Amino acid sequence: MFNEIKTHEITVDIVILTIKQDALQVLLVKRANEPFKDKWAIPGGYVRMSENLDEAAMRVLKEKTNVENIYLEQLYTFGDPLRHPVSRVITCAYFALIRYEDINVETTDEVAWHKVFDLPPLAFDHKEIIEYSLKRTRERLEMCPVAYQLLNKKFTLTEMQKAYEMIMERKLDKRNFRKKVVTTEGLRELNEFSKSTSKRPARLYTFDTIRLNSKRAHFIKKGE
Amino acid sequence: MFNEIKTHEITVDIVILTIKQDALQVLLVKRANEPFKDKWAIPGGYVRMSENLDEAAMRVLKEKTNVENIYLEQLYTFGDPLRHPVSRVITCAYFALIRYEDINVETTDEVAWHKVFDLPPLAFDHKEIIEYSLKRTRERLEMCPVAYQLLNKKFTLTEMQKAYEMIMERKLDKRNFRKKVVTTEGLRELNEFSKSTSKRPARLYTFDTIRLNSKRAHFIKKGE
DNA sequence: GCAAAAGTGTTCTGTCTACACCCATGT
DNA sequence: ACATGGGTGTAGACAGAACACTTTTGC
Repeated sequence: MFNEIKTHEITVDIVILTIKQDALQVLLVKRANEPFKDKWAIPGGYVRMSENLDEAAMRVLKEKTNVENIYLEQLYTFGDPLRHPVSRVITCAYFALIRYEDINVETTDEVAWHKVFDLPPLAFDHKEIIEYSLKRTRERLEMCPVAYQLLNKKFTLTEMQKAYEMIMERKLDKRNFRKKVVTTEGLRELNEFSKSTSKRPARLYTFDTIRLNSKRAHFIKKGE
Repeated sequence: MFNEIKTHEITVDIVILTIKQDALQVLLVKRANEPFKDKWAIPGGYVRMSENLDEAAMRVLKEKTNVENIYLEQLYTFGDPLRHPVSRVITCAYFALIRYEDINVETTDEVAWHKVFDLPPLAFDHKEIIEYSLKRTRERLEMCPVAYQLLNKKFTLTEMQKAYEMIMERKLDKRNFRKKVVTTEGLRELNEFSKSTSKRPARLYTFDTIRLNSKRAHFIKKGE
């Protein structure tokens, strides 16, 4: 570096979640340089002087996935002096829920999706960050139907229930789930049906009013 | 400064809340220097290279209030490039709930408590930070009885109800509140009574199991 | 015709809400 | 004796949980 002043560096790191192949997956990039060369990490980058943290996170997200206008939320700021073995890097972590069909990212040996419940060894404290993003996603799901951000624009209720079950890590009752879900404002029943998948076609639904954080629309109970 | 490298600086700022004179109050310090000279601000300081963010927040808290071991939680990180008019300062905000009788802070013209619903003009984005801390405190209160952190070690149920009403900004029903509260694990009824205040003495209670974030002990309902 | 997933209601239980009067004390 | 805040119970509404069978299609 340029001089002897010890300074903090600040980055944003983004946990990008999607549902792919019936599994909750996270986008990881393989590090090209030390430290943690060849280890997988969540995408991130330095915060530029001219942008705020949200803008930095959106820029990184767009660079990695070509996706804009999705659910992106500041998660937590991680600042342990030892989290980076060389310099002092404080990272402001974000998480994003993305529809797989919207993503325009070429996966290679260096950029790939990984199942969140079957992760390779990760660089830095990124495992902790991903775990925390799952916890937060569960909390959000208890309050509002963010799960539709992960599903295709048209989806069946069974697909939605599976998304809930993956994130909440527990089985839900089909009848109770459907009863609750159909009262959610924004959910619209279509006159279309899934085709050729397995046996009986399932009705498709969509969300049109995209109002997040609606206090009303919580439909997974808190308890145990 | 020393050179021309433009770097981010990182600080922690702490919203320190207590109940004093039957009002929710926040500790503010008057700025001695530009920018915002003579404006009130929440206490804060630079993060040292050797400490993590929680440690930095605890250190600042101890410097200002001589209090340790209390409810301290990372709130949000504010990083707008224009939040500081001179340099680029990103701040990781924390909030603390403190028993007034535990605080050992000398209030002066430069360090004083202010009612959170009657604040003077504040430096930087500190008004926004305080408002966000109130929102978060309300969310915490819906989940667990953190309010006891604000009350004296021995308190009456009426005092506790008043604390809830101040934070939630709405009236609660006395009978329903007491019914709920007495089922909270950790709350213990004492054989002592408040003295000389007004008329009939009220029974005192205390909290002994200090388990925060207990999923069970939420006792303010979410709705409307 | 059968395998596989879609779809559908009722009952029970616990929790939240609304609401009004008597009690113990100080003055 | 009265004013002040302390203390108590019940009934109705609502939401979550448990639970099993019929329908539609592909093969």
